[in-house]
Amino acid sequence: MARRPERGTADTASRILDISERLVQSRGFNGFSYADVASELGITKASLHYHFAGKAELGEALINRYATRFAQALRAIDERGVDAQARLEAYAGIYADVLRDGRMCLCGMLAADYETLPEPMRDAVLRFFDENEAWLIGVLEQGEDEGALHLHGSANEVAQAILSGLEGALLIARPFGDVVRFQAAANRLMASLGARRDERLTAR
Amino acid sequence: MARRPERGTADTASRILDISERLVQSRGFNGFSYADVASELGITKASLHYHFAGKAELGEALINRYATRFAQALRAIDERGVDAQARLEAYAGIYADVLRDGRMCLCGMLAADYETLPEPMRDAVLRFFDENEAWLIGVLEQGEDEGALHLHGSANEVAQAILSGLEGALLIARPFGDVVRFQAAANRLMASLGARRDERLTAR
DNA sequence: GTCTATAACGAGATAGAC
DNA sequence: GTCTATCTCGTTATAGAC
Repeated sequence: MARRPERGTADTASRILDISERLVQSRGFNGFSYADVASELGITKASLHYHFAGKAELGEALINRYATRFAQALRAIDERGVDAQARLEAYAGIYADVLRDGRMCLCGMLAADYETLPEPMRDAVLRFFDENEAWLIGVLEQGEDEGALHLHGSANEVAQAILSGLEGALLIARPFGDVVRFQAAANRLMASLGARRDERLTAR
Repeated sequence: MARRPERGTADTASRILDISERLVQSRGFNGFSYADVASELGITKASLHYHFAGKAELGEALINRYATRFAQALRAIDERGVDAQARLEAYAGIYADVLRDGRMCLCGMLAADYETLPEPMRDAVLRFFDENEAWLIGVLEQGEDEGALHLHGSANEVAQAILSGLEGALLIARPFGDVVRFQAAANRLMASLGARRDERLTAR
């Protein structure tokens, strides 16, 4: 076992994940290499294999950490105790933050690379989307119960539309380097729920 | 100049484009190689370079042919003389056909790969999206003029939301191998325009 | 944990014969 | 137009010393 890293630092495995994550989110899984990570971290390629046996295992670890952190962010939204509309706005805000960093959603990017991924990575990507939709369905049903939202379709359908709408908005807005474009699409998406506060989301 | 290919056949350059197009749409620009194309076509890698100097030139040709065909498909929709709502449904139908083939939109895929693309390919990808939005804006404005559509925002914003919504629906539905999922998202997208015939689109 | 060294392969690309 | 042969480089991965 590695000992606990010092305050303000991160152990090598974490730093490998940090660098790889950014590279995958901006260049795709087939657009980065161990050499890229090694040179940026200042160690050799061979040393990377000590921490992650191969690119497939590194990829799995990337998705798992990303999904765990995403789930934490969703729990943090829940704990604010705000209404359904505010939760959905906060959800869209996570995506906006990713775009401001010049990145695609990790699993949105891997969805594009899906056919080239090893099986364990594929499974993890689908699980990520399923978990996101499950959370969204919960929020949407809560909103309907409270009378804050008036959905045009089933909560399941609306959840899928929100997820794919936000992923698509990231996908298209990023090449244009245009956060405003993303915000406009996100706004329309939220407005289309039949929600009350159509005008709330604005580009920061 | 090559002579005209016989009926039912295609010249080598076209067949290279056909194979490459399918590979890029399913595996991404960094997920296919000259070797893949050569072996499928039954010629050597070296011969490919006679038709396309390099991967960058092949990529440019791919986007240009795709954009030209897409524009033809849009003109074909226009020439049917149907109303705005039917045009939008036909537009979504193009995307559905791509998904049924197990593919992503060529330029949606290249949007994910954007950061790794040579400059001419980047420009061509952005142009494709701009042209799509321009067509959508025209249809939306026509629909408003005729009273068939009641947009919640500007035609420009709605066009961007439709484009990114459909691209995102493709991106997410494809790994699940789920055309129904795409149709549900496309339906909701069209319904959110404030259009009249919310219930029209169905999975084929 | 990190290194050097190297294996083993695949990538894009070129020269020149046919 | 297509071939063989070759080049150069990048990629993932392993062996074994420190």
